[in-house]
Amino acid sequence: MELYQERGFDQTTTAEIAARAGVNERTFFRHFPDKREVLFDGEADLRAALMHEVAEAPEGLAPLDVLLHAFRKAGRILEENRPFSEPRLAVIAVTPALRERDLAKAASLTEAVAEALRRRGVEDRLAGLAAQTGWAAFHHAAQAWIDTPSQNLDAHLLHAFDDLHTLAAASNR
Amino acid sequence: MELYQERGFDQTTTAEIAARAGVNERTFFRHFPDKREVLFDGEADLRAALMHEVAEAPEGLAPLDVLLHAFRKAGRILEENRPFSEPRLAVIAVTPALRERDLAKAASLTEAVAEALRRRGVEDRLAGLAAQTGWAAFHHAAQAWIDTPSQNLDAHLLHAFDDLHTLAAASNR
DNA sequence: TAAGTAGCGTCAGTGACTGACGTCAAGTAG
DNA sequence: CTACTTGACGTCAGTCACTGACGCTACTTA
Repeated sequence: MELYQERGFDQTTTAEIAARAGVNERTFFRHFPDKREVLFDGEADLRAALMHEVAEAPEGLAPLDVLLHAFRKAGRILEENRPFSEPRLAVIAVTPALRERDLAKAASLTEAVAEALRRRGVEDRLAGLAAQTGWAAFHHAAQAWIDTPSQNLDAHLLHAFDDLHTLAAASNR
Repeated sequence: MELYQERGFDQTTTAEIAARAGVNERTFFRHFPDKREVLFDGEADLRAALMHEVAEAPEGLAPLDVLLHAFRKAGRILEENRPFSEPRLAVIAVTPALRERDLAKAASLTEAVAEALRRRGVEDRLAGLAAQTGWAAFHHAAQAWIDTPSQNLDAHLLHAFDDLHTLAAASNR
């Protein structure tokens, strides 16, 4: 992170990272599959939290409500890690290669969420679409939270899901 | 495409591609910014078509209905190019590096669609969310179209947007 | 006819990643 | 305590994507 902030991601070589960490370059690649992955280490935690919250959501909730519930719960991880999340997102935002990886991670998480919905008995087709739609709202809320930190993530999430209803209600078919 | 299908993307070197095309390796990189981009050449066409259809959709339509309209129109590009789209998608599907790029392109197109919605007067916040939601439905329909070619893309699109309403209507808040 | 200029080949690099091999310290079994 | 395994690391050599610099050639355009 230090180096990525100092020189930017592209101007940082893996040799420099290894040197700063006091190890050999080869060792770096034994810990991370590639240079980008360094910034996506917490993904497993978020994934586990999301899957857990989807599974444990109250019975009888509609798919989107399950997701809102899960995102609100899991969102706490983001809020608590804000001091780390902030510079991390800043670096990702200005580096196309990292944005690509970020999108890939998001897609993977979305698929995991869809699978969790299916395990709750949500119909196959609907689960995938619900996960993607819900993720869009979540992503939207997270972005708004970064841009407008005066409100907490929870409020942004409620707002985004309300917007979802507004959009669907206004549509004719 | 020939080489990517024969050996797979990762096992194909840029030198081989250049040789097969009868040019120098350096020349390859003058035509494409990188090895992946070869498979994403038609993107500009799709983007132009989408933006055009969003702009030209009938007045008074709700955001999601504008998108359904635009996707139905632009979807014809995909249907007409199916002989090329099919192997292309197959290669992308089995190559993580290409999936990443694909997601990045999708995100970029989504942003373009959102911008087109804003130009129609859709409110800023709503435009972004509508674009992402609509894209989720579009993506879903395209996937279903690949998996179940017996129905045409149009039918899949209508179905996906119907599912969107089902999801929203079943949700309580 | 002279002066671009656009497309290409050649060459020499840089940097991300990989495989093979050697080393060394911390167990673990006997 | 000794032999043996095991896991984390260093070293070295190599591949491959990609880049900058330079020079050639054909084709415009003044």
